[in-house]
Amino acid sequence: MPQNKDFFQKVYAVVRQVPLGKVSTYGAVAAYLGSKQSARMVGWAMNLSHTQFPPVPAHRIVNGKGLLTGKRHFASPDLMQQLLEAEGIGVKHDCVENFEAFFWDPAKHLSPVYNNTGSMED
DNA sequence: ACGTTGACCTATA
DNA sequence: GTATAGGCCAACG
Repeated sequence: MPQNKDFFQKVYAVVRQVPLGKVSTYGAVAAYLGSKQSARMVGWAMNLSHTQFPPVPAHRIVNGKGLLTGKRHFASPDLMQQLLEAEGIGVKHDCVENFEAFFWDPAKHLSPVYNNTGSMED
């Protein structure tokens, strides 16, 4: 099975499953998909997220330190923080306050292994 | 087509 | 604690 392409789709899927008012990390999603070392690919997926549809809430994805590293890739550098604050997440100096409290781990809330929710392959 | 870059993370020195 | 290295793989120049 072509995991390479599914990886991106899975990333988008997981990110979309992130509850509102919560945040996740690249490593968490990557690890959830089975390869925490592919965290960079998650970032790449986010980079292309603007080309994907439906849109991916990339603003809920921050780095392992809760830092809004990707804010500069949004339409506006402050857009990411704005969205997070709009969801009730305190952001200061591009850092998520109480990040661990808002941290949403897919491996803890979603299935141990991402079963294609739609089973579209079959 | 090859080389570099990239919204990262972990480990070692 | 900071600095450097390694790893993943797709997109861009």
